Amino acid sequence: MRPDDLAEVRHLPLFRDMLKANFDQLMQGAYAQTFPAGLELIRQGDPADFLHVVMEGSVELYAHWEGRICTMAVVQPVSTFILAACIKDAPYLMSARTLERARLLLVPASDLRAVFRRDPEFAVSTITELAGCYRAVVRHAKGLKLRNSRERIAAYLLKQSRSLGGAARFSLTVEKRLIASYLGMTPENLSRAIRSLEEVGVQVKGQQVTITDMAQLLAFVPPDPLIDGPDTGGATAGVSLPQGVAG
Amino acid sequence: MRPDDLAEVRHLPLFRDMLKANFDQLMQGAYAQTFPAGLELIRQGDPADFLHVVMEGSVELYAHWEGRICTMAVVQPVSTFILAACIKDAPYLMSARTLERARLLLVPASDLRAVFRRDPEFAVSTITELAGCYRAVVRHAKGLKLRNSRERIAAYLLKQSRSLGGAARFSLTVEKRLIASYLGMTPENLSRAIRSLEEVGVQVKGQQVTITDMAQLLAFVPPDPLIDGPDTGGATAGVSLPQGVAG
DNA sequence: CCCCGTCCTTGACCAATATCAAGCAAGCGT
DNA sequence: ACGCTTGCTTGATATTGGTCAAGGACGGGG
Repeated sequence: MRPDDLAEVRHLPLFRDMLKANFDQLMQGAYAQTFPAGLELIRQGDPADFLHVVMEGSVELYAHWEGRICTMAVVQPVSTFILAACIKDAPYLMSARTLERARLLLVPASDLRAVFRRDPEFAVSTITELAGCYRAVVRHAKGLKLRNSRERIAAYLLKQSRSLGGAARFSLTVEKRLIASYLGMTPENLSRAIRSLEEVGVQVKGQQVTITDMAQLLAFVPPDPLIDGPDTGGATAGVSLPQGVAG
Repeated sequence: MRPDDLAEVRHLPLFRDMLKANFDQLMQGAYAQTFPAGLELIRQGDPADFLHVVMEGSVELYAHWEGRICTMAVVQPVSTFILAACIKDAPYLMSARTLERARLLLVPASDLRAVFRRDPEFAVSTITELAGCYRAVVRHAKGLKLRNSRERIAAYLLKQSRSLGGAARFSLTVEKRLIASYLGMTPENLSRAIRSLEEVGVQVKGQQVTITDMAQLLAFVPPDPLIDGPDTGGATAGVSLPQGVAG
């Protein structure tokens, strides 16, 4: 494993406050590995052996049932995923696959469980991280139940814009089919709904998003911090999509 | 506060392993109170001042946005709710109201945060509880995205039946409108969908549910432990509906 | 440069779900 | 017991979202 990987991991909210000795021990049992694009890293239902940390690339978390599939989140560097399954020593609830070539750090779940029992600082970090994850999924569920698909898309675009400081032009960072699945609709529906949003102040051409009338868009989906975030002190890994890039 | 209340709280997974001294201190700052039916205990967005423990009665957790409302969970004795908001010292994501006359124990969030920083056992319990809550919401979200309304209802009824050891006859414990809202549909849709489920092996008359053909019902919605639970060692407060009663 | 695969879009159609409105039934207080 | 409220059901209709099928755009590899 590269030395600067360790530094990056060490700076994650989850690991930054623990004792150095414990961190070192945790990392001793861990190993880094690079995976090609499109590889299934985790299959839902498998026992949770490793906490995963994305160092480079991106990973999709998705769920399936009876042949249907839906995206639950896209995880980008540097953050962790499937912490809860590791802690409970329970089967993964979601599958994971690389969206592109990705380098991951795998930390044995058993080490993890052992360490937070004797490092109070790490326990507190874990608590904070989990509480953040919980709140992020609750927000996601609220969005699904309280908004229709046009509203979910509009809110998603507004969230992207806001994460870039209110930019009126930006690019989508993930494929539309993935956004559609994350927002709980079909790609066809996403496509048509995006078109129909032109009349409330937003145009999408390919990856390019242009908010032509911010006030109108805001009136169409009044953003709500209790749904759209952000949360205070924000690890939300596991249930959101990456932010856009300006331009 | 009644002495036997303390004993019951002490037996909750969240509190059972902590040091007695810390438990006592936590309870010293806490107070019990009885509320009438239909009272709003918490309004979403308010600062999280107290961890709530339901001692008697039942409490609905719900969310709202732009005049729409949806039920997120019904909490029954003895369990806690809104733990995550208290931990993060962040605004509540959900509102709460009593469904019937209820007695609650209110534990100051600041005491909570202080205690798990110095009681490792309590920290571990908190971690386990939160991980359970997180997984419960993830399951809920999976159900919403992967199943249509008929399937969600059938799965809900099967879950009730299974929680009673596979009973073929049982009663619904909460109002249908509440079930509908929890499952993400209108009461009208629930009503019609229930009727249509007769052809796959389940009859509902008022509160009475009769599974007339378990095999057919199971074939219609193959239960999935990764959606329908149960999880190992199961605190799931905050995101489910209560179990039924046989008969 | 062109072919090919992948993703996105579009159209036509259909299914699922919501809405509106009315009627019904059970529970409660007077 | 009566009337009232509340929740449930049903019907008619509108809207939303899904499905199927085809065509178009874009990008990577030969």
